[in-house]
Amino acid sequence: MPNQTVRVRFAPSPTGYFHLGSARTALYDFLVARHYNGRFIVRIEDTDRTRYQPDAIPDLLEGLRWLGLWWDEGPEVGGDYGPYYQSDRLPFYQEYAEKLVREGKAYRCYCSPERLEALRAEQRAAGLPPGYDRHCRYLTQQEIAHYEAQGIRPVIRLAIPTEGVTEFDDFLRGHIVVENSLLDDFVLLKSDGFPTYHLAHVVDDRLMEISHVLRGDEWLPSAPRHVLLYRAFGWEMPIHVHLPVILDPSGKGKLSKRKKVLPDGREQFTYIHDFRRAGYLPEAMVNFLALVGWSYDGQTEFFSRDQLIRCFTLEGISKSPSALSYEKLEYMNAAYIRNLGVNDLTGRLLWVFTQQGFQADFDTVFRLTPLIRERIKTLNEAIQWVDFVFTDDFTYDPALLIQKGMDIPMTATMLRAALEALEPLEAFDEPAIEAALREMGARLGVKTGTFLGTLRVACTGKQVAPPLFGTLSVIGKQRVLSRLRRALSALGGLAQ
RNA sequence: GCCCCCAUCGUCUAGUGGCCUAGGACACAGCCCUUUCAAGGCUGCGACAGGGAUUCGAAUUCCCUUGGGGGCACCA
Repeated sequence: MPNQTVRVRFAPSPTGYFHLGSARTALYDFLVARHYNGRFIVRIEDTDRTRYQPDAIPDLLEGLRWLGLWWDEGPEVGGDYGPYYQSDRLPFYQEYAEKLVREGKAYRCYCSPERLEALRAEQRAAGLPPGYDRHCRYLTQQEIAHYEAQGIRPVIRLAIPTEGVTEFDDFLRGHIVVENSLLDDFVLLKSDGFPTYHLAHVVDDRLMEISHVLRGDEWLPSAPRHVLLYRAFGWEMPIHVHLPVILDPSGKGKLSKRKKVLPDGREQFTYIHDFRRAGYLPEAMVNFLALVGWSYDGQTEFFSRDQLIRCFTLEGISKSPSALSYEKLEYMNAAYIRNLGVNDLTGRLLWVFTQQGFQADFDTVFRLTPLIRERIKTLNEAIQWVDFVFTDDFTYDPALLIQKGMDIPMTATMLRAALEALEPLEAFDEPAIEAALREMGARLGVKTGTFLGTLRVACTGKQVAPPLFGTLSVIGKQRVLSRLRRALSALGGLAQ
């Protein structure tokens, strides 16, 4: 390590929105940095101008902030190792690439994309591994002059050893050895003057004094190239940790970036902002994500962010890829919702209701919160549970009023009985409602479930709703009475 | 095609040679509680991919097979 301080960077490329897989990497970066009392750095790797997507960056930063992964250095906060956008660091890459050319460790390549394409096609056809044939590695001065005269803008390639092996250590996977003959002279600097990932990240990790590199497993095969690059520069390599990929819930293949629609009609999200909009809690997301590829003791699974910082170690990261379990996420989100204080949950629910265009006020939601807290897996589900509180304009099939074993006359009797029981109530609170209704139910001689079932449909329009007594109290006496009358007349309509 | 990585219940995992008749969690099933639905409690179902080798003893070490994943760009 170049120094004693742990410095970890999250280095996303703004080619798409903030993805679940990136979020996991960012979380681990964050946790490593915080656990070892180091620095968490965000660096934007925007060296691909063709795939660049401007709104990816705000999406990313918002996502990080939402998850509570605050960074010490990077966009918007600056730092001593800036700039933190690679597009602002072009001179560095050019300088270092030139240095290697001067030292004979890299060379200019004038091959056209067409030639390279044809070469690859040939190699594939011949069953050979595709790779650059080093055509320009041994050019004479005349040939170079000839190409230059044509005005061709060259790329710069690293001249790698054609024999021997390259070896390195991955923190999780141990010692890895690769034949150099399998590697090719890869591009460091593109013809537009922008660096490739290989050059840019090596230079930046060095200049920013990064101590640990956490990145996806898909980088493992190109790690030897990076080793060779570090060696060409004469630099020591940071500790590398190649994280297991996150698999699709089916366990087949990488988590796709496209939204998938599950058989039950729900969407399978992959972007962080989708989870946010769907009413997932950031603390649940963090907890869940931490466990995708990491475990503490195999027993404990609820961790606050601070506990994660305390417990997280690189040793706990697993080597094998893991399939995403949306059920587990929902379970965990529900658990976090249940553990929220009523005030806290109320605030979050109020936001959701308001967002969805409901005329909700804190007081009403506050009374609703305990009634639905144990029933919702996401904040947004609250809407389906209690929408009838905020509007009288809902419809239902009057046939639902008639409970199992009941008929129209009996149902009408129950509705009238409820009116009779509730009308005289002074305080329309839960205990009063419960007492009145239970007494009336007993007097009618019907089962409580049957009686309340009819009232539930009448007052909420649903067969499944939060506990009735509390719900009625929130709806309010006058509205309850009018809903009961409305049910009665709907029942009358059924009779004809 | 070539290269790399991985391999315990359906899924996420604990396990680092004897404590394992393999532990926990999600999901699933049953029961209890109960005004519906949840939540909660209890119980159940359920795995060391296969074959060799090392060892007194292997889920744990080594090899092979198989399976899965990833990579082979002037993309990251």
